[in-house]
Amino acid sequence: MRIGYACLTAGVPDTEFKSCILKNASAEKLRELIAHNLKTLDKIIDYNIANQIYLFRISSDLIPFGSSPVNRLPWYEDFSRQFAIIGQKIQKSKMRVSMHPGQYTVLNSPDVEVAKRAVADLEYHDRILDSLGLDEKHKIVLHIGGVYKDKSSSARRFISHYGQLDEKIKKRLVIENDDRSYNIADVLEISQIINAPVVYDNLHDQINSAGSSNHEREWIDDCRKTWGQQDGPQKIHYSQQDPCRQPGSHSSTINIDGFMQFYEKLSGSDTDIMLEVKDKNLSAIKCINCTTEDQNITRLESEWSKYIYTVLERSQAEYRAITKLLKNKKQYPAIGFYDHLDKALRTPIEKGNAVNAAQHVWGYFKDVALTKEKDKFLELMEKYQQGELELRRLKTFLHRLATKYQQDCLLDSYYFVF
DNA sequence: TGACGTCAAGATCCG
DNA sequence: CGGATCTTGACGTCA
Repeated sequence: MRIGYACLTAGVPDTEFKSCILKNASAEKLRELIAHNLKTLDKIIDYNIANQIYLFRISSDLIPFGSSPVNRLPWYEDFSRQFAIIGQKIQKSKMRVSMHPGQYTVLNSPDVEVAKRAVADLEYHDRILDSLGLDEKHKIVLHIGGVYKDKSSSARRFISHYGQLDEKIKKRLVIENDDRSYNIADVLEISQIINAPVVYDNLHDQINSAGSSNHEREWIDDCRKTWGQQDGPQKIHYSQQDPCRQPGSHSSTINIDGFMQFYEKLSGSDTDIMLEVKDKNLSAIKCINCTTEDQNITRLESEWSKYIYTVLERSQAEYRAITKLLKNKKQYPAIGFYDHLDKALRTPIEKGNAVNAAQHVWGYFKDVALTKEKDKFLELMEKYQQGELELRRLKTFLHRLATKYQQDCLLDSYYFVF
């Protein structure tokens, strides 16, 4: 059982990917971006290992225009050493990675050029995993594609195009239900014909259900049967609906109660769970801490040290509740801790609390800050209290100070994330 | 023809 | 001029 997250990090300094627009994609520019992005990936893998996160989706944007004729660089040769080093870290830590071409990679398109580009894109993804030296347990996840007014013939076209793919790509490909066209029953049916494993996505299934009486657990069991020995453990996608946005939008953070209900349904099965959520690694750590057998309170204390100002600026009551909860060092109240945290995160920020938290953060610099920085802080605080300034601006200023005075503890905290 | 989703780049504005 | 904020881009399908 592994729990992981997709592509990007939240609150981890210096782990941004870079890109450029088409017209600026010169060989020099691309080389510079690739070098930067590989360094970023390396740091993210290090971060994952340090945080015991052993499931991760590598961003398709690793190589800008990676499957486009615009990028003719032999990046897999020029950067082979960097790829090898990263790949070794992944293997040594027993991390499992995946890739997921976006909604615009459409293998079953009736437009020959679109389908051709999809094949090129799959080859690009495969080449990254190859360059990392990873076997076929590290999957590429793909949706079936469009319907074009005739689902069954479009499904057949998917099957036909899949059949023409290189054998080595087929070994890595897994297919997933989507939120508008191909539901989980459709995908399982296609899987029966092409023998590709199926990724069950719970939110897609909620929005685009198969209209059968099957329950979630049964779909997951059906999908499990499509995963062979050589494919590695079954993999599923888990996400929660953002209550404020349209159907299908991922929530900002994983609500731990909802996750635990789902997790208990999986009881005992060896299933890898890829979370799709805006706060990325933060929710992965949350879910790992609530399901780990290593129930040591230091895990929660380390989390608390990062969330402390996030909670303080929302709810003093939750702040006190968490402090109390973590007093007894022999217990491991993970779910209770994240319940309070989730509750705090749902609480809108009131000015008084935000000012209080900002003053705590200011405490890191108040002895070293220059007079003009102090004046600036007081001015921004005053303006914020008067409603003349967004909290975001005040935080940006504090973030600049944290960077200047190298307050890593603060920079590693989640105060600037939410 | 624009919405969909996603993110950072690029463009523009502001003090 | 630097920093903040707004707009565009890159992809394909569907209404």
